[in-house]
Amino acid sequence: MVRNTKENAELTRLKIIEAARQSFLTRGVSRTSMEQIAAEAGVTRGAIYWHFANKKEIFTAMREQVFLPLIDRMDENLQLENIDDPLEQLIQFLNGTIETLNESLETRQTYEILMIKCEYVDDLVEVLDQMLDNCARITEKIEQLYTRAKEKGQLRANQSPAELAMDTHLFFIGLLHMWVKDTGGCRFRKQASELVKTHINLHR
Amino acid sequence: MVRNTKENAELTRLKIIEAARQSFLTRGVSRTSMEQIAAEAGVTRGAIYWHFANKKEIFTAMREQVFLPLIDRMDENLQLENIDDPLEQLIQFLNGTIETLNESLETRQTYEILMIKCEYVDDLVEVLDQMLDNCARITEKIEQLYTRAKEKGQLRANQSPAELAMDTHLFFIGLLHMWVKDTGGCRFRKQASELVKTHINLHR
DNA sequence: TTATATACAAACATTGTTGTATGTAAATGA
DNA sequence: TCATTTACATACAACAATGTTTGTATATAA
Repeated sequence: MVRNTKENAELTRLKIIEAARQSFLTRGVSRTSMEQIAAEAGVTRGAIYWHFANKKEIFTAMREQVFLPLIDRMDENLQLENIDDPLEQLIQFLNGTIETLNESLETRQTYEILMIKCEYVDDLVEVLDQMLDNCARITEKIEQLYTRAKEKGQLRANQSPAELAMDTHLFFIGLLHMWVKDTGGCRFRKQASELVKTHINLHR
Repeated sequence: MVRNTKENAELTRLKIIEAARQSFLTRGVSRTSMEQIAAEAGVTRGAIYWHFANKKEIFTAMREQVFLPLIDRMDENLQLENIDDPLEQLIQFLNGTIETLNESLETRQTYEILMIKCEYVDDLVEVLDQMLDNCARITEKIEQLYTRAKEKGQLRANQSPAELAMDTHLFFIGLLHMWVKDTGGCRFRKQASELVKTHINLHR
């Protein structure tokens, strides 16, 4: 059969994205050819070029599949109303990300691709910019939580929320990087949430 | 002239490495071809294949040019004898790295390539492993410094040197990543050394 | 002084990759 | 029911890139 139904077409689209993710993971983004993605997805390049204009569009689709829900989650999770324990909320937010990484294979793979299987050149530099923007927003949210915590007297006297937020944010970036690179799973993946708690407790 | 003297040959070798660094930076490691490196260096591919077997060997040479001296510096800088202010020593070590990044163009470019212009697949995964090993060694060194600091009563009571070291290490990884990605130079590069001081002071 | 190794340049062969163009059978809409 | 999209598969053309081979002028060593 040459023509699929609309739903089947959507399924092949998803298959292509998943195949791309797998291929990106094992061969890196720029080394994977459309042909390899097609083979992994069990289709021909024709199918791919039907759904996507080029590799970057697949890349973007893969990224959005993971990050659009994640951004939503962040906005939900860091609502500032009705927070009675801001530091606990912060811990839960950070560990929520770790949890998502643990539970969702595609999130895990996508993070790994974005971090160590991808070269940010040409049209992909804008992806980096987006990630930096996102980072800035997260830092803001964290700062708001620390401000709340300070109001509630949860922090030591001389700590400024802005400085704490930056410190926590950088810590978390480092943690995510080590988590992802620790593919063996021994050093960081197991103790990640403990490290988060320890970090926050250092600020109390 | 077809044959150069030994010294000139070494110069072209260095020119090739530098050309590779430039090309890696603008096009990413896997997207740069030998031809492009050759053009940038003002030689032909013949010269490159004379000095290096393939692209990975150039990559390794580029990396060693920066990291071998850096590892030496680390071993010097973190000698444990005769340290009377461990935390200050730690600040100086971390800021020393930032300083090197600020001062040395090739270090800066190499870091950028390793972090966001390189895909760690196939033969390059071993590079990642080496970097992780290096990370582990740095964490150890930091822990030793914190142990000293604890002995000297510079830390708050309930802090374990191991936890502090991990926290500082992750913070620093995050900082380096943001420093490198902040190519505009506004957000992180300017205040990096301040952030280091703030971080360490949080632990006093 | 001469033979040889060196430091490349130039040419070759092969293979991979991309985008596009064309073909086509089935789904969908009128 | 029939025309028209749709969702691909197949074929084509053009180019890039790699590693290797061959050629060669010149250092260098003996």
